[in-house]
Amino acid sequence: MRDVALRAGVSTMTVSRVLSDPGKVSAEVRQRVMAAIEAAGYVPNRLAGSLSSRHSRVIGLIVPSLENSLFAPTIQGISEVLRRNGYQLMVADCGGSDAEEEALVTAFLAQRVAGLVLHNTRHTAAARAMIRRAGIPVVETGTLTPKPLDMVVSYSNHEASRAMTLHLHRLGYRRIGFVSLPAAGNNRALARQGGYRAALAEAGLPPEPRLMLEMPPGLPSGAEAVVRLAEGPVPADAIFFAGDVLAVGALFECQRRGWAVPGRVGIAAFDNIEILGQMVPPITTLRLPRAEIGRRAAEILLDRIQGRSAGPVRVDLGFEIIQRAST
Amino acid sequence: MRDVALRAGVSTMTVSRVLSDPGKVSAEVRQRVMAAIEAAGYVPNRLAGSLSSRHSRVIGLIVPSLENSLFAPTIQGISEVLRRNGYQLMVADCGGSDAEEEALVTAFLAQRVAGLVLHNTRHTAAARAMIRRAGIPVVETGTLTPKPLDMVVSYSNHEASRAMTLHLHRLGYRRIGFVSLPAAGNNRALARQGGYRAALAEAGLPPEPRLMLEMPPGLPSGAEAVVRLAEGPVPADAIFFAGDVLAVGALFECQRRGWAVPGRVGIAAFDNIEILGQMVPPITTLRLPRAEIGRRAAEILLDRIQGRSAGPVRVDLGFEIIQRAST
DNA sequence: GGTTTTGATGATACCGGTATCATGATTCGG
DNA sequence: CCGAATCATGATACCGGTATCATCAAAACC
Repeated sequence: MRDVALRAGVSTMTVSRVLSDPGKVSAEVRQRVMAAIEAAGYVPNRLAGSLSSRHSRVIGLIVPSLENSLFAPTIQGISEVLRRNGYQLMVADCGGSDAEEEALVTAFLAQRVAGLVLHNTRHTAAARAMIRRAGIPVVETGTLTPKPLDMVVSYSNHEASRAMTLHLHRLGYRRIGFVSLPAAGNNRALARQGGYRAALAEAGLPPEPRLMLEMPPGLPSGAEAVVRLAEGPVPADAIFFAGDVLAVGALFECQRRGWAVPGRVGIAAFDNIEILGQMVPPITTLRLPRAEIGRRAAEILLDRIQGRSAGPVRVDLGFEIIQRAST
Repeated sequence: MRDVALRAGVSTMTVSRVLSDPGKVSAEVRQRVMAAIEAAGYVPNRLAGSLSSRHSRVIGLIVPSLENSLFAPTIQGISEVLRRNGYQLMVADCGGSDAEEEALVTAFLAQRVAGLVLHNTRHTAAARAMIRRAGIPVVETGTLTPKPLDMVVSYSNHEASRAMTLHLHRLGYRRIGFVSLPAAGNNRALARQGGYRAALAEAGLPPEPRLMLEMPPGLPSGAEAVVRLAEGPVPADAIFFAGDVLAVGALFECQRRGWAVPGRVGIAAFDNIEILGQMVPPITTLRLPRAEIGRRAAEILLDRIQGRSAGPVRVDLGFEIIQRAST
């Protein structure tokens, strides 16, 4: 920058102004400085800028896994909005561990991020404390948690799960199986189990532990689950797969075994991944606002950072049941 | 940090040493400083550190799309290795546009990243120049490009495509259709087309334009392609879907139409996404080292940054044909 | 016309660390 | 036992920007 200033015959302050608030510099000088910037191939140093001005244009995002394609639309949504506003995104995955999340929060705070997006809604006490002390805005996106750190943008996993269960009941199913990811340490899986139980109670169906299963993520899990529940002691007439690609694995298993879907067993899924609608039969599922969550999360974060809003924010983006041929 | 130094009764230099090179500080003082850090809840400012030391611990990654789950394993691999070494990852997507990539490169250089990972192997002249002037190491990962900017970690899209085409020929197929993503501006799609053509020539099959198709990504594209090629003027007896999830969409379409696979048409895919192996029938495809590419890219980048290596590096991680029931 | 206001630019002091060299104490070799 | 080497620590000058206030000329006001 010093170099640019010399070339243009002005002070570094003027160069800085041209870059951050061009209106404050006379047109003639601005031209000269621009030319000098071009000539020098000058790339400003944001580290120095952020250090001096005490605010950065970097947002930190922590997801449980980068490999899981479910987060991809959300990440894309965040990235889109940030980019349009000249912000950068720093990403890391905590592998579902709270301790790792805490370490990442520390690392991001050390980088002086201007805000954080956390997919998890469970955090260590230390992480909460650090974030509070740092005084930066935070958005949680995993589920509409009742006690957010700061702001939330999501949908209610509880309500979505409840709605789908009631939907299956309305279709006439009476022994509705439920498969989720392990709920230990996963607020989302927990909320979905709760929604399922609440729906059963509302429908007057007795809870049946042998119809509930927790499985690790992955297609083979779904395959295993559909067999266990459809051939178990209490054969399910429909199964609600409330996690990941479990339903896809289940339908493939049915195809392999020649089981009619929904004749032998109805199948419902939780996420609107594209493939569900293309399968034979297409699978009943929920439309979740994955990309929209990312965009809105980024937007309200920027609103706060740029002083366009103040208090806590809670955005419920809802969900929608997509009834298809599999139920 | 000044606060920590006061609490511990030492200079800031000593605090800095405790954090970056504890061996240089006596055990007793180190204890005192650690305690002070703990008590003050001190989180170091990496911006200041990087500015002063002139090197950062942030790596920039630019992919064509964050939404496409094909990049997920690579990103995860990079993230894994970086994290283990105390580095952070900055991610952005350029939507396949060279100009956007250039803008992102500028933004990352402004953040003074220590290195770059670029998935694309095409770059604007300005981007190449900036990177060269910045003097930071770069790894390209999209394909084993013949003229890399600096380092490459990938597999050969040309060879992989050629191998699969020859494989289909060996299985007895003679009218092998080929579907790829639009090759304009995409070196990977281009290389795959080249490999297909080379294989045809080797096998002594005449090139047949009506057996080649370029389709946008997505399941419906695959569905459309399989119909057009299997029912076209020159009906394909096998189709090699060299991109994305095209093959999945194609198989679903066959299921819907009741076409026997491979009886009516053989189907081969390019990527080893999990679902291909679970479908009915499971789809013949290539095993590509997606995650390994990410890990190795990060490793050789860190090797260079930390001075463990110098010259250009070219890592061919190869590929493997997975023959399944669909061909 | 003199004074106040406005606008453009510059001088300077940081932001919060680290590199570098200086300092004083301790250890070591012969 | 003395000078050199080693070790632990500190003082200081940056890294490359921006905030803040000062300066001075031109415009606006009464």
